[in-house]
Amino acid sequence: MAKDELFEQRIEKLNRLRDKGIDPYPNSFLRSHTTVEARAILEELAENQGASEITLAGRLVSLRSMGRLTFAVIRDGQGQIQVSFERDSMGTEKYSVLKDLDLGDFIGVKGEMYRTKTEEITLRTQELTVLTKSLRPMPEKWHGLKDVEQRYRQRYLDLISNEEVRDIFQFRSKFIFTLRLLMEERGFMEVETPVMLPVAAGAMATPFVTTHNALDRTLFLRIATELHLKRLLVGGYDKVFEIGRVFRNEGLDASHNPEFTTMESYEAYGDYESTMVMVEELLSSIAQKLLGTRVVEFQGEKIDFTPPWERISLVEVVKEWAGIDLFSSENKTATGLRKSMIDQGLNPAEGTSWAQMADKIIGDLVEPKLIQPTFLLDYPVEMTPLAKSKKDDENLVERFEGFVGGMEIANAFTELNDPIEQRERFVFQEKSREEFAKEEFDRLDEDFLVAIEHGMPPTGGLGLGIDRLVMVLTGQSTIREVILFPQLRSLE
RNA sequence: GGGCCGGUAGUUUAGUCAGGUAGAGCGACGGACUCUUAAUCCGUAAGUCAGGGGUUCAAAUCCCUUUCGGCCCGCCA
Repeated sequence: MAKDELFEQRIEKLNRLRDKGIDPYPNSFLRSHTTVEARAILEELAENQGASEITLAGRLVSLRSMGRLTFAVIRDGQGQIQVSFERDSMGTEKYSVLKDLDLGDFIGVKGEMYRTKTEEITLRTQELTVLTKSLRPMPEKWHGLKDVEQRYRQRYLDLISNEEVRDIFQFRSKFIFTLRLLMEERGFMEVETPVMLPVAAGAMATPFVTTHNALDRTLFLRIATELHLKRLLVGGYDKVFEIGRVFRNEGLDASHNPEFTTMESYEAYGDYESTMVMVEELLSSIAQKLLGTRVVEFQGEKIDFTPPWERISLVEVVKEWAGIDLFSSENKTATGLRKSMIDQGLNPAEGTSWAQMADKIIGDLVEPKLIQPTFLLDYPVEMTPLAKSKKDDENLVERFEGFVGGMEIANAFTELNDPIEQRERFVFQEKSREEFAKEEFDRLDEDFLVAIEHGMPPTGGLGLGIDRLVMVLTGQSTIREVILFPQLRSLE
């Protein structure tokens, strides 16, 4: 049947309903119970006594007519339940409304709960109310909607027909709720900082650009929440966090979407050691709370979140797994490191900085092997403009990244709070950006520098990648399965 | 940006290798049916075979191209 014909048929049904004096889109409907509650009521009753005057509402997902008796299934946000319609008790006229219903319509039903001959908990309808007429057909009921492109473009259809998908996003919601709760319990205060900024700083990434007309000013979408959260520590709050969207103008793949969700937190008088313990505790207890276990399966691997996670020195592991000593005299220069990389079979792009090459070594040879929850410790200062140097090694900063399933899920520092050194680091970033003509170096944020010149306490800071964590905990191999509306190309 | 794979009715798909009237299930429409639950039974309609171009007597099928999606690589805190 042509698409237009299906649509026309439903318009006809809509008009027939109106002709019968039925409003297909009433303003409201009061239900007495959800489907889950209604089911519970009957389960608690020894006899089927007193379960009358029940009013339910939901979407029609199944309709089976046997002439004078019809069974249907309605679904609401919690679950679904069978309802029955009997022509002899409802009357021919009311019963005939069923003829103008389609799968996908929302209806309200009032009646009594009972069990059918096959013991199915069912509502016997006395009154049927049309709540919303749907004009387009539902996806196929048995196989569901499989076409990946349509699942992403029309996520509502995906949610209607695929229960596993509904479960994933419910899990995501619970994950964020629980994370928020645990942070509050630890004494952190949730804040909101600006999304549109005059300078997109605080990470190494290419920003999205936009324009504010009234101010006649170029603004950037934030690539991190870091620098504004730190301003709040200058302002005197001890523990702040933000769960929010950040935007990076880069490629898309299984673990990258141009907008994604992070939680960043900053704790005065903490450092990267205390932050590491917090990450372990947060994630293992979220897994325990939501899944009842700290061991999850991801891409065929059993991943155990139980603390303590393995802690590995970055420099040591690069030496061991990549065969490159980042701080040997010959590797200290960009040309030297490039040569060592080529010797090891790596292919560094032309015109890249020492930090970018070091990052490639780590990304190619170290990160993919970090399947179990692991912390990589102590990064070269060139790669990390916002972290404080280690006391005993000026080449390294107190930074860790957390990895699970080969993906980076956490990044944390003992935050640099020396404003003079911070300014020098930013100047170095600016210089590198000019030298290598790459957008992804960090930027100097003068306003931020002025802020910390007023004094920011010693601080442990953290960024968590929410999307990737949800991937691991729900066993999804692509980030698009955990983002409701992932970025896709335009159809035009 | 490069490579590979894919797009067939509302939906799930067969058919593509080897060119010859595009077929089925669900859904829709008409009919039967008071215990179904992927209801069943009888009947009917429904297709820009992603778009465009080419080869051929003949193209869903072969070739070129555009587009969208997937996977991999590159890029990427």
